[in-house]
Amino acid sequence: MYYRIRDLREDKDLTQAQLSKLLGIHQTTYSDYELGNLNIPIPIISKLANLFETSVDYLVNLTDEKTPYPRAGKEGRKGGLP
Amino acid sequence: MYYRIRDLREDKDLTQAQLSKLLGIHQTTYSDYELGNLNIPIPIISKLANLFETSVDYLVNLTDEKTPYPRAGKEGRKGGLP
DNA sequence: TCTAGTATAAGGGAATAGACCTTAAAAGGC
DNA sequence: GCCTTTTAAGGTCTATTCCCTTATACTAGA
Repeated sequence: MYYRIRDLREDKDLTQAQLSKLLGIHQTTYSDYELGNLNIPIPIISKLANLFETSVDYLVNLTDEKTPYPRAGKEGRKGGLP
Repeated sequence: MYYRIRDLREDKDLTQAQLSKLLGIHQTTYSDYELGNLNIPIPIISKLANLFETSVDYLVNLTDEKTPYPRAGKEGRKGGLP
């Protein structure tokens, strides 16, 4: 279990199928991410950080702090304000 | 210029050759990272965040906050204490 | 201007590992 | 046990990666 995405996904009561659809990838590909069989590309892990409202740093175990910094104006925000 | 690694590298007065050696990759590979020609793998961008003392979130433009998250105890720290 | 040195980028190709598909195995309810 | 849902494994095909070599850019000095 390289990344923490499994716990976060379950906290949100999402199945791999649902989440992989949100990400635009196949369920088996996402499964490989959770299992650590495949490297997660940065665009995907950024989306995950946004969906789970945390930081990439937290997802890759660089930090134990769950709450992210405020999102940047241009690139960063995927979910947010209008 | 997808990522902010070029500015940070120059702030540290490192050449691509020097930095790529620290990362264990070829200079041309690193160049492609800076130019956005290649996706940066997560292990590499984690190292960069540590070397530049910032967060992955900052490197990938999720936030404009430069200071890193507090480092995790087990996995995260690459540079630090003994 | 010419050369030499340093730094970054481009071109090409072998090897990798990525993504998907199908199928198998778990897990959960009845 | 059976049926459904969910997750993981196996296999294949393609795209990407990484490195090597070469080229370009830039600077300094004679």
